Amino acid sequence: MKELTSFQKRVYTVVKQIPCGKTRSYAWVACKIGKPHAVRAVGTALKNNPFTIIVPCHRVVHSNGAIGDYALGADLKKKLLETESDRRNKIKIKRIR
DNA sequence: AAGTAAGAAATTT
DNA sequence: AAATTTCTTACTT
Repeated sequence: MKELTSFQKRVYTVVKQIPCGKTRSYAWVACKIGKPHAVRAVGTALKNNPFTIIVPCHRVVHSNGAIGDYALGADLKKKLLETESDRRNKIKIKRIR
């Protein structure tokens, strides 16, 4: 089994705090964790991230607006972001009965 | 020592 | 102006 490295923990902690419907850049996360130049390390950490679903890593994009990459496919990531941004999609949980 | 889910800049179209 | 490509830098493992 694996324990997360300290850097990964820090990255996940920050990324987990990104509000829904918003996006942040890798640089933003890197800055938050105290290493504004560790942008690539952040990406690498997220890719090694076993919590790809638990951590909103799909809300992390390039600083210039590019979609970046995603373990499950950048295409899916883009879709997720659009859906979250819309925020009025069919998320309305239909109350059963 | 080797690799990277980035960034910025430069170039091309 | 927008898109694509290339190189650089710093970080982690």
